[in-house]
Amino acid sequence: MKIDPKSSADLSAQIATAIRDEIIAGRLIVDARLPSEAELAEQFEVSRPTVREALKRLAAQSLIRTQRGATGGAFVNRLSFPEAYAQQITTSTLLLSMNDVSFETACEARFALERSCATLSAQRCSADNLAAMRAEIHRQSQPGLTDEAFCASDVAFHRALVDGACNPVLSYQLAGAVEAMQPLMNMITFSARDRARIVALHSRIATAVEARDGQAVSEGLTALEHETQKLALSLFKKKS
Amino acid sequence: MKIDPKSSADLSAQIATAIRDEIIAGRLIVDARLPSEAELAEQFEVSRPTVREALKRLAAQSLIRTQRGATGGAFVNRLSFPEAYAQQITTSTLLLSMNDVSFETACEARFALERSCATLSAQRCSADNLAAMRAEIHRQSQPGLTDEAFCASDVAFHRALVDGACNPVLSYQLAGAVEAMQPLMNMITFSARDRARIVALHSRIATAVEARDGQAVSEGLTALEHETQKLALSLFKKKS
DNA sequence: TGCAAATTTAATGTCAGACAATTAAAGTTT
DNA sequence: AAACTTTAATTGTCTGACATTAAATTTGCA
Repeated sequence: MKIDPKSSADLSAQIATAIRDEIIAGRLIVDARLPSEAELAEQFEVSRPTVREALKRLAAQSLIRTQRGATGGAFVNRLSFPEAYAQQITTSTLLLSMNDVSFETACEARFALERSCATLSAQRCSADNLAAMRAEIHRQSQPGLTDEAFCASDVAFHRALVDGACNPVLSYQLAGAVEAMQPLMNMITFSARDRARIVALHSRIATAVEARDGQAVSEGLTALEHETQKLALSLFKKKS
Repeated sequence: MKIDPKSSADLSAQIATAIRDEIIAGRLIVDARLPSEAELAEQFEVSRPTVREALKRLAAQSLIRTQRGATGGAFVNRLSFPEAYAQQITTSTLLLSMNDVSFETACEARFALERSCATLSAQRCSADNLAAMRAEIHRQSQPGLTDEAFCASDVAFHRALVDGACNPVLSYQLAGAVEAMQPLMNMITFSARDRARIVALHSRIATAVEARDGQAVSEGLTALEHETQKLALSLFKKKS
């Protein structure tokens, strides 16, 4: 594990990369303890603050965790699904908000991805998942719900649908796609009639899942996509 | 922008979170310059090294970039698609390698997601994309290719297919799913006969894309999924 | 005057050394 | 044997300094 003294890059960045590579290559396994900061400083021939900056970089990516005390130190962290979710969601959200991706493009991608679990969800969806979907549908039907709460419930509905596929990898990948859309969706004002239409489509999807009809789930999602695109279009027309 | 002095968390982590929230909320926009390290230190009532650790955390997530010199400083960074790709891929890869996800689950998720762009790719795929797919098919047919090179070409083929959908958001989301499988695929040894079968399926998919037949693309991907699962299964049987 | 070289300046990057806080383990006392 | 105390190792934070970089400014000279 060496760094290039001639490189122009920050020492802390080089050190972080060197350690990261060790982890990715599997030479540093989960729960392995890194040398102490003082030892790393000696190894890389830099000062302790520089080592610390490198370690903070790794901590920011959940690659390591640190513990204080006598037996403390920096340990290779097992990247858990919830942590990966969180990272995935922030990255996706920022990507959309900073790159003026059109609503149309984002929406298309999101529904295309979500349709990918229609078949699996229809096959495997548990009673609990279905109940969660129905519960969200009920919540969405309540009058007097704020637009934000409506959107949040919408996200929860879709996550329940996705989780129904019983594939954690799929759930993880879709978390980014679904959640990253929320800020965009929050820009929309939903009239009572809009909400009714969306709730009806959600019901249709839930029913299709219950009937184990993957094709129908997929069609329901497509209809929902069209409805969403239509809403967004009318909104942007009004604005301009 | 304040931090809680009573919190037990690291000061640098708290500061990083505070600044990150400002960025996500849009109160710090792209290319905005943060106060200098000395000023931040004063604002948060901490020392400069602590501020620096916080900034390094943000830099590790590509949220800011720093520049030296008189007019330098830390600037809010526009998260570009390539940067987001890279983060997405490392996160996905580590998630799979650290959580003993079964090959079956990962493979299922990956193909389910990839099928989501079958229709779009068939509709929109450009001549260039198709040529790229054909070129990879040709490369894969070469005898004497190492397993690793074969896998790399496989990934390139699938990325060309995905890019054919002409939806950068979709490409970004799928990058993680496709690339994260590569380490798992690299564990497989492909016999000449295996390769021939895979190349044949790739050809079938390319032809379906050319014929603008989304349904056929989807079926080709499903066939490829079965073939891959079968290969993996026979491998794991041999090992045990 | 106009341009090129030298200087200044403001910022990040790095270092050294110190002390505080935390935590587990070893030692001590009851 | 159990409860308490001490000790040692490690991360967290601070202070102050110097190095490096790059833009802005000043200076010198034609």
